[in-house]
Amino acid sequence: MTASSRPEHPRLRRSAGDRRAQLVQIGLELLPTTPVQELTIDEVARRAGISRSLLFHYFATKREYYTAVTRAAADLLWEHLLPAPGTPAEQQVTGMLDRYVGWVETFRDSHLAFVRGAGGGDPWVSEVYEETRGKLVELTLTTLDLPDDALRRQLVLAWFAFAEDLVGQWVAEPTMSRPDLLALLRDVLDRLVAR
Amino acid sequence: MTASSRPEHPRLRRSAGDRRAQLVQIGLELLPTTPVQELTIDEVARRAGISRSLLFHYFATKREYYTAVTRAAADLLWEHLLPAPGTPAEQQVTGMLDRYVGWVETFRDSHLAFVRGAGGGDPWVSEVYEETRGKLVELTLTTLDLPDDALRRQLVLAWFAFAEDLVGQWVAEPTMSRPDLLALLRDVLDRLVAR
DNA sequence: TAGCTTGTTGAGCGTTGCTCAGCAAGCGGA
DNA sequence: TCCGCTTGCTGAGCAACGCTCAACAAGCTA
Repeated sequence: MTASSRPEHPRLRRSAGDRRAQLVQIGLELLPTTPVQELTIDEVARRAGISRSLLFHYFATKREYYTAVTRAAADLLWEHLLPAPGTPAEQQVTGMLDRYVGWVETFRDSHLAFVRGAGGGDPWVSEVYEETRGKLVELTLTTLDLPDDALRRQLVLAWFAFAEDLVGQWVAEPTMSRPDLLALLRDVLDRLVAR
Repeated sequence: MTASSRPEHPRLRRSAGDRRAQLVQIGLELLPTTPVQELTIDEVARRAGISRSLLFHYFATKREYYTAVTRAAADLLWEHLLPAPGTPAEQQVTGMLDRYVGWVETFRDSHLAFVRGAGGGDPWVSEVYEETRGKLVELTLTTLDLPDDALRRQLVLAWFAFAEDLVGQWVAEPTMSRPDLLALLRDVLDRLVAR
């Protein structure tokens, strides 16, 4: 129970921005336990202490709502992975990998739900996901100081799928040390793009 | 409109086995246009020319129904990929890869919906998917005459994710020749498991 | 205080997953 | 030929859900 879920006795009137932010925030809190598309308007509204109707005032459809939640989650991931300015180029990719593994460790189910559920039929959600993946590929190629040609883009994109899967397996059952995992991923990436 | 969707004038009574098979078949026909979980009982029943209630007689819940459909789809894929008996060991993996690409080319959206939608929150569906992937990994390792140790299993599993993603990209935008794609996938696999 | 903007609600509609009591098709036995 | 049993099958109907709409009311400004 967070503050956002307590039904205030006197009806509280919020600014549009606040309300939107609150609703998205509730969606984020629910993500770990519920696949995005299965969020129910009733549940979210109940937690926000508002009527269903109000949610539809801010998000025209349920899809519009959970797309906003998905985008918020993607933004959090992106900000978490971005190298701190001033990091030596050599450490940037390793650092990102490290933080990515940490992210998956921390959020496990909710991250897997995001990654996989992304492609799960819903074009709106998968668009957000692909957009983030695209940005990450671009960042990776830039950081590695490699030309951004079509083939390399494809390879790095597919390597992300490889990495997501391997990290997913590792989190479920850590059969090697964490540094080994990072080194393995880095090694595969280097060999892929070095050709 | 297939024969199965024509509403017969006199009420037709089928055996339990026939009816089940028909319903699963209708699900398979709908897969290309609809993500499994979004199949509606109404639509399926309408196409079968039966009442909704009857579908619930054969499948206790909607989930049970689309899990059966998913399993049928997985079985089709598995049978399609299996090397013909008598194929020289050397060609088996390449042949499977070739047929896999062909499969994705043919079914495009429905396959992607299956692969990705698999993890999409639904444990029942993703179980079917993981089971199939596991069988494929085992088959691959056996065919390549490699020991089936934990690390190699993980790598080949992750390589499948890599391959799925790359093939998905290639089908959407074929930027290289088909043989080049096959050679690339095979090359990456060989290097991964050779260590 | 009046009036305007806009955050907010409740009643209600259509669809969908699911239940249940009971009908009826086809077979076997007398 | 009729009876009776099994079992494939239906229709009415409930609850949950997404979504709409007319109207209320909080809080600002004149």
